[in-house]
Formats: sequence, structure tokens, C-alpha cells
Amino acid sequence: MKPQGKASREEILEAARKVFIENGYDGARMQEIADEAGVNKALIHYYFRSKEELFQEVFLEAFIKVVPSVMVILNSDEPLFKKIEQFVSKYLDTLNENPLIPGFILHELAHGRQHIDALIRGTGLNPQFFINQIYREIDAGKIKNCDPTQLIINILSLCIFPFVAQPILKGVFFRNREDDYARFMLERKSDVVRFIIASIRKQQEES
Amino acid sequence: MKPQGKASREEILEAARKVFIENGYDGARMQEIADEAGVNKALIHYYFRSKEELFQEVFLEAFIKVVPSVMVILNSDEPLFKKIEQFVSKYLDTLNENPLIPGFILHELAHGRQHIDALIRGTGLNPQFFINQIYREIDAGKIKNCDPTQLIINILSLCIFPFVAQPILKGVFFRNREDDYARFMLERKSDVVRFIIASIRKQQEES
DNA sequence: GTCTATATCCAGATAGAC
DNA sequence: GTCTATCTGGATATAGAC
Repeated sequence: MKPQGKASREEILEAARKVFIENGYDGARMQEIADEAGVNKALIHYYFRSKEELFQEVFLEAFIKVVPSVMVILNSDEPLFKKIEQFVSKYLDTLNENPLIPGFILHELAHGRQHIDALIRGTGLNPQFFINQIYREIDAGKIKNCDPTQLIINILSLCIFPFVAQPILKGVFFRNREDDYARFMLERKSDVVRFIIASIRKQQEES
Repeated sequence: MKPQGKASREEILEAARKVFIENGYDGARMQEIADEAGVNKALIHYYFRSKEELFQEVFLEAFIKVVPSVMVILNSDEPLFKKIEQFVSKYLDTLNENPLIPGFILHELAHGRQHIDALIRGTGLNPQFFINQIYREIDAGKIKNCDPTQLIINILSLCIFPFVAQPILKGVFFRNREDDYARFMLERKSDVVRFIIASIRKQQEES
């Protein structure tokens, strides 16, 4: 059962995902990855030259999963309100499946382990299309006047922050009751959409 | 100039704040703290028994600075809208002065180095008063019906997230231009308040 | 109180047998 | 391709002189 070639590499990667994302680069131990994968430390160095290289692969994959692949929605041709609803819904689903990734990404980016510019260029991340759409909706009198960048960052904040702050929110607001927290998260999808739409929708007789 | 007693302890603490908050516990090196403080590694162990103990002091101080000390505003007797405005304004000021602390706190909490329940109890953190106020405003027909917990978490998200995500936001939205980013942050205070108020304020003839 | 020197441990990485 | 054994560096921590 031992010699398996290709499979080992994937098991190491899988273990590395878990250990890196849970503990961050500095907190991760090659030994723990090896144990988790059921292989020897040396084998990790055989497939990936170093801890750094293994990390890069894990990080890039995680980054793509939660950043550009979801941002794509913002470049679709849907009308604004519908697009926001789709985006929030899809994004919260994605993050619920990978609740630790946002904190992982943000922590590593904050410590300069990653070259953000290269990531942005490499993944073609660009908010300009969506920004222009918001400007058009303002000009057309469909939504209130606002700074599109602020609006987009508001949307991202409302979606991502609860995951980054999960432990403290659980403690402060739900006394660590998993079921209360789960209910909160279920409600959140529609709640966030309502919250956003309500604050940009134009009412009667406003400028 | 060397023998200074009390002063050294404070200089070590100051250096430790910088190094821990920038790099996290796992990424911090005692040597770097010593260099930064202009003292010898051994002296750190003289004042603080271990890295862990030094860290605890830094963490608790940082935690108090950005969590309970600002949450106090939420327990004042101000009317709701005024309170939200005060809170956002004060909180963004506090975070602008300590932009790295949110990421630091959240990262360490996420990795269980801290016992959140003890922190919450120790600092008397409790959102119940504010939650009740929101319920009263709803009952009085002053704001739309909503889940107060969701609302509070929305407010926190809008304030804190931009700091946690600072590097990537700078890269994606401002092409790393510091002045554009600074302008954004200046605008943000009033923008966030508007955003929140607009989404909870009651309009004519709504349920 | 502050330093030098050192002990101790542990992590990442490599050599080499199978 | 996978393992055992080992090297090497670096990190926390301590002993002990001044």
C-alpha cells in the first residue's frame, strides 16, 4: 500500500492545506504535515523542495478560490441589485465552505510573504468594470450618489469580516453556542443583501 | 547610560508591541525584540520569564485598546443614530492610530492562543444593553425591523475589515498609491455612517 | 540590572539505503 | 518513491560573571 506515486503528492498537498491554513506559515510544522499525510518528512522535500515552495502552492490555490473566482460575478452583465444579491449569496456559500481561508490569506498578505501586485496581475483582478456600472446607475438616477469604491469595500466587509472574526463573534454574541451561530449565518445571506440594497436604493425626492 | 532599571522594562515592552503586532507570536523573534529595545536577549527573560509571558502582556494591552475601551460607547445613553455616529468616528480614529492591531488580535484569537471566554469575562464585554436599545427603537417604530446582532456585526465589519484587509485593498483599489488610500480613509468615516443610517432609517409607509 | 557564554531543543533540510 | 538517520542552523532559555 505504500508505493503510490502521484497519490502521495496529493495527500501531502491536502495535509499542507489543512496545516498551513489553520496555523499560518510560521505556525505550521513540516512534521505535522507529514503526520497528517501519513508519510515521512523527507518525502515532502522530495515532492516540494522546501516549506516555502509547498506553502506557495497552497497559498495560490487558496487565494484563487476565494478572491478572483468569486470576483468574476462582479464582471457579469446582470443589473446591479441582482448582481449584488448573486455575489453575496455565492460568496457566503464559498466562505462557509472555507471559513478559515480569509484569515489565512489576509494574515499572510499582511506579512509581506506574498507579493500582492504579482497576485493581482497574475489573476487579472480588476474592479473597474463594476465601478463603472455603479457610476452608470448613479447617473441614471437608479441609486443614491456614492463612491463606488466605498460601496464595494462595504460589500466585501459585510461578507468577509464575520469569518475573520468568527471566534470572537461566537464568544461575544453567541456564548459559543454553535447552533445559535449557525442560525445567524443562515440568516446573514438575506440580511446582508437587504442591508446593502436599503442603503443605496433611491427614495422619493432625494438628490 | 546602561543601568536604568524601570526604563528597560518599558523599552522591552515597547519593542515587543512592535514585533509581536507586526509578525504575530509565531513570527516574532526574541532577538529582534532585544535589538529593537537596544538590550540583550537575556534581559528580556529577566523581566518577563518567557516569550509566552511577554506576549500575554502585549496581547492583553492591545486587546483592551481596541475592543472593550471602544465598546463602552455602545453602553452610553445617547440616542441610536447619534451613538452610531460617535462609535464609528471614535473607532475609526482608534484603528487609524493602531492599524495593525485588529489583524493581530484576530489572528491570535483564531489560533486559540488566547482563551476568548476569559478575555470576555475579564473585560466585562457584553452587547446586551445595546441590543436592547435597538429592540426599543424598532418597537417605537423609529427604525426598520432587523436583527440587532446582525446590525451590530454589520457596523463592526464596516469599521474593522478595511484595516485587516489593508494590503490587498491598497493593491486592488488604489494601485498602492498611499495618497489615494489616505483620502479613501478620510472619506470613510462619514461614508460608513451614511451607509448604516440609510439602511435602518424608516421610510414612509414601511412595515 | 545587564552582560557573555552556553545549554537545550527543535525545525527544516539532506544523504543514502532500500 | 519511500524510508531511516543525520546534519545544521536557529530559537528559547539558563548560568553565572560583572
